[in-house]
Amino acid sequence: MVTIKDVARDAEVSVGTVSNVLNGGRVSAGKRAKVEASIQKLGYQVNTLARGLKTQKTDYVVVILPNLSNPFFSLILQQLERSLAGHGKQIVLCLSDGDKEKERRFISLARRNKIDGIIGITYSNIDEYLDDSMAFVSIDRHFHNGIHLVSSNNFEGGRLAASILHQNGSRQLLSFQTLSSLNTEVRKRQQGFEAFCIEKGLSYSSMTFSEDQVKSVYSSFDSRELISRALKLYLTDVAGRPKVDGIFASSDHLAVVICQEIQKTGLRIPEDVQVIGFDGLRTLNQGDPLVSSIEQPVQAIADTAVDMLLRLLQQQPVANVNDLPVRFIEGWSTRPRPAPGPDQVCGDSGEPNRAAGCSVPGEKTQKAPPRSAV
Amino acid sequence: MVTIKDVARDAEVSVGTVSNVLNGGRVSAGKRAKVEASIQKLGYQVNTLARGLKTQKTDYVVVILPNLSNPFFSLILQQLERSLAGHGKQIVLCLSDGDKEKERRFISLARRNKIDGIIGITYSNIDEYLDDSMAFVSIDRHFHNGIHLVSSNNFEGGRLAASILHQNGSRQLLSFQTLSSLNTEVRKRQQGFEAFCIEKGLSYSSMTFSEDQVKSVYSSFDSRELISRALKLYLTDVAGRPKVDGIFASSDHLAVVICQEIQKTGLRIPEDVQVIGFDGLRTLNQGDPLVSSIEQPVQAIADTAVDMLLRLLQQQPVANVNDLPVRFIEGWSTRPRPAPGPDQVCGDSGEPNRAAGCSVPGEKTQKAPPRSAV
DNA sequence: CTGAAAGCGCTAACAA
DNA sequence: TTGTTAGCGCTTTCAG
Repeated sequence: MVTIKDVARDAEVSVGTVSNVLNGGRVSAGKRAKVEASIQKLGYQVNTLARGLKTQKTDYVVVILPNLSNPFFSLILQQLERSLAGHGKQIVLCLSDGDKEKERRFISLARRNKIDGIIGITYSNIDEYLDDSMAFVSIDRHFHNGIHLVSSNNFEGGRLAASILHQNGSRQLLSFQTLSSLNTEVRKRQQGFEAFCIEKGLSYSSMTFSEDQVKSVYSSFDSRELISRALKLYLTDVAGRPKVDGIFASSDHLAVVICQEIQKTGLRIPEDVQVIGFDGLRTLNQGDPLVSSIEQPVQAIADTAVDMLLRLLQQQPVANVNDLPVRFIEGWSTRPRPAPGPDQVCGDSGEPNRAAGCSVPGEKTQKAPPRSAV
Repeated sequence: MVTIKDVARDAEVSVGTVSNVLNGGRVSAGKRAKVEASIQKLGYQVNTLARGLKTQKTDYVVVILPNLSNPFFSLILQQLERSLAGHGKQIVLCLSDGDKEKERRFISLARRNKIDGIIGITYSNIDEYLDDSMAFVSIDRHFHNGIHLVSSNNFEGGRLAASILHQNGSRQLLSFQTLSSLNTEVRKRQQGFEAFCIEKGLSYSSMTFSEDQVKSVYSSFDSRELISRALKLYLTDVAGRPKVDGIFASSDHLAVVICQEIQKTGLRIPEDVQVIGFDGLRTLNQGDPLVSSIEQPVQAIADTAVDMLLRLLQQQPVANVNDLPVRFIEGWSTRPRPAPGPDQVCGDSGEPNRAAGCSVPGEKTQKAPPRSAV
């Protein structure tokens, strides 16, 4: 292996001088040229291990993600890679499967390896394992105040979904979400959804599954059955009339599954029921046209996370960001919307809420319905 | 930071002894216990940078992939991570966008950082940049003999696709593939397909696009237009009759797009045209049922690649593997097949393919109903 | 079995 | 500006 010493000898200078040309120190033009020539000639490459040992830093950033089966995570990872590569940083990938113990091991590993910092979508309250020496940026999962967070405007996203469904004529809304118990940020989608309904006096209901229960929605179709049965509770009354005519799902993947299950019952989308998902990933939405969705600005999320991490590494103060703008993407699962006029008249025409009695506003099913009920 | 020296002092032994307990050397039980107690007490963690500087190795493996927009790559990466983590190795992720220059930089980076080895799906003939000091395992891309390769049995996959189409009654076959010019391994899908057709005396045609032309099929829908026009050349004659009644696509993603474009023309799938894709990813196939496909054993590919790399790192001899078994997954885009009997009678009974009516179980509305229908 | 000591390749003081 | 040198934390001889 060719070392800095070899270069120094070849260029007839000291190692200090070589180090200086490597690191942009002050070197006379003549010596610099000689050194660079020698580097070229010998094919010298710095040994980053040795450099890191000295400086106690590397150019690695650990990225912790639950898995890559969910295309949202894949896309986040892809954008993070591009963004970090632009800053000369490499990603060390850690897939946690949502396992707290694994997450903790990754953090320990990061410390052992003198990793510069961590960006992650995590399930556990990992700041317990962190100290000041480790910069950490959390995407989409807000635990408590010690942790730096970036996310899109989940509240507004939920609100937007409800408002679109309503504007398009849906009157009996249902929110269907999967959630990690520690995840307060994604929960805001639900809160935004509810806020709109309450504001407008709409009847709505919601179903929340823990991510454990439907975890496999991303890796298999086992949870399809669970979703299907849960849906049936809400879809129609005994007379076969739709009890619910607008559904907000907390992910596109979920939305697609919901659409399929609805269609199996004979109900038509979007004529009988409208569905809006969340994430807005085109790579997920294979179909053409796409499932209607609230799009998250993945690129902006990744860029912001990287930017925050870099600031953290330079000891600069950073503020949390949780209002990256979302937008509605019209797809096949909602009714066509009028081109946005200059002064849009809202569809709130005081129409009475028929569907007497089936959905109490604020009714919450926090758990899966009893399985025997189906 | 607590170092090995601190531990030595606390345990009242020498650093050499501490190092020995760390690395499984011979240490008396008494001293070992004392050292371990001190490690615990002080919260000591090895500095892998220092260790690496000494040993010239790390526990990092670089994984080079074109992108993560193609779910096949995401899934490969996920499996690689699991497999490598099981061997105590970490992944340094490099997304190349198929850019040879980037790939070269990654290899240079790997060398600078004393990375143990590289596993990758690459587009360039990267062994030009490699020397003996760098272990490399290529997935799915075989360049020339110097490189260690693992892939599924692409030839058999193509052959299987043709044979299924044929058994199910298709007589005019078309193979539609995208290909990197350097990729001789995926090319075998086409070769297997052709081999079957020639053997059976079937008429067939094939279309090959370079991955540059349709690169965006994985990240956007720009290439849809190109595919659509190319398809129209083959689909029907002037009388509107199908010229082609069985299509083999070189990826599922492509297959889905092809199905959609075919349906736009009014032809029915699988009654008029059968389509088989490649990869067999359930996470890609959102639909239920799935597009018919030749499934690659992603897990086995990843495990084999990791296994090969580890052998390489131990200087053990390794042989290429390019015959990992593929299998057909029946989906909605091919006609239903008889349950495989003990002595299967092939469906080549010259029966005219009248696809009477629409009661075929494979019938599926892939697209939203026309919006005007509301 | 244990300890002392010599580096691994590099950076950063410090002297010149 | 340049050269010299002392480590960064660890592994690994090599004596004892």
